[in-house]
Amino acid sequence: MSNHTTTVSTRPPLGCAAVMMQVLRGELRERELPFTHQREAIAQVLFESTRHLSADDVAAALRQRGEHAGKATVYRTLALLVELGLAAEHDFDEGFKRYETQVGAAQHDHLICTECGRVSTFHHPELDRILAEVAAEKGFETITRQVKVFGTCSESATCREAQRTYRETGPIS
Amino acid sequence: MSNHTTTVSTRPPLGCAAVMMQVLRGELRERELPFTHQREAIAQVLFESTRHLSADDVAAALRQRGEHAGKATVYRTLALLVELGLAAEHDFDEGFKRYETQVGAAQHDHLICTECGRVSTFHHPELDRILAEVAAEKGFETITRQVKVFGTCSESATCREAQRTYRETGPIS
DNA sequence: AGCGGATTGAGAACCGGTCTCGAAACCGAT
DNA sequence: ATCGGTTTCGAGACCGGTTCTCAATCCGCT
Repeated sequence: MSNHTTTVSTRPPLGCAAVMMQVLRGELRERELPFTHQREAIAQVLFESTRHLSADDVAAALRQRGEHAGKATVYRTLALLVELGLAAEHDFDEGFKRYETQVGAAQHDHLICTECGRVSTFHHPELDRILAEVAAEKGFETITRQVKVFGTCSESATCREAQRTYRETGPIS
Repeated sequence: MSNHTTTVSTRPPLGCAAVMMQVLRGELRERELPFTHQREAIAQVLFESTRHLSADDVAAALRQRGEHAGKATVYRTLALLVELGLAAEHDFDEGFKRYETQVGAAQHDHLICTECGRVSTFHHPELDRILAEVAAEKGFETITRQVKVFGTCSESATCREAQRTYRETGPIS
């Protein structure tokens, strides 16, 4: 067992959710905000999911665990997580927002299928460069950015059908 | 006076709004949709503005001209203009949508100042290429895309102040 | 255990947007 | 001009996501 102060942690891996929860604890403490049961439960749901959850999804997941939080609390907590940089908010033009864990600064962007609603992600390093360039050029200090590509995916037969129709007839049928 | 069939129009410039209105007329006729007074008035407001208008802005502009249209009609007409490709819909995370004239396929993207609300536009040809590449790679048929950079601009003193603060303290103050 | 301050939650309020359906407008044909 | 069939219009009800309210509760500290 090493005594070097520079030794990299040898603890067993905690899993992403547990790590995120530790980070949340720290962030809250740092800001002297209470670590309430509801905040923990809501964060847990988000951190353990790999999907894009709506506020309603979160409330449902809580119910399934025998937990409960008022919707005001759900919204408030999600907003808090976003502020703390632990969650990202997305708008896929469904009329409501979705949330997902935001690990570090690992930016990624979305392809949204307007046919089946599937959301796939991508990351293209050149995008970062280009958008940074543009911002710099305009004297703009970037806080966050959103790149969304709407269209049809080729996952299911109906989507492929829609692709074909769209290519032939354009936006108006 | 030339008789060449390839002669470029020698008419005096109509102005963008008038041209757009002609296009609208044509598109409606082509689809056998009536060119109603309301559709004309709403389109006029949009075409003559260089700003990003909300449905409410449009209704207000109509009132100022002594015109009037029910909000259902305003929403319906704006949706129609978008479908026809004559208007573009934007969501700047204000809780409602904004619209602007869409001339041809001149795609452009937005820098949105979270401090003062100013929206500036940019166009970077490489963006088109990159997003097309990504879509192709994923078997995705693009219908439209959105690239938005949120941050603080350097137009006003308050915004520059916010820039400085943000750079120093990060997302939470 | 007790205290001060922040959070919570039920439900009301809010607000952008859509729907309804009788009245009015459009437009091609007479 | 006007007739008639079809479409649009508009006032207001309605919808659903999100925010607000404020008394009761919980948190963290001593």
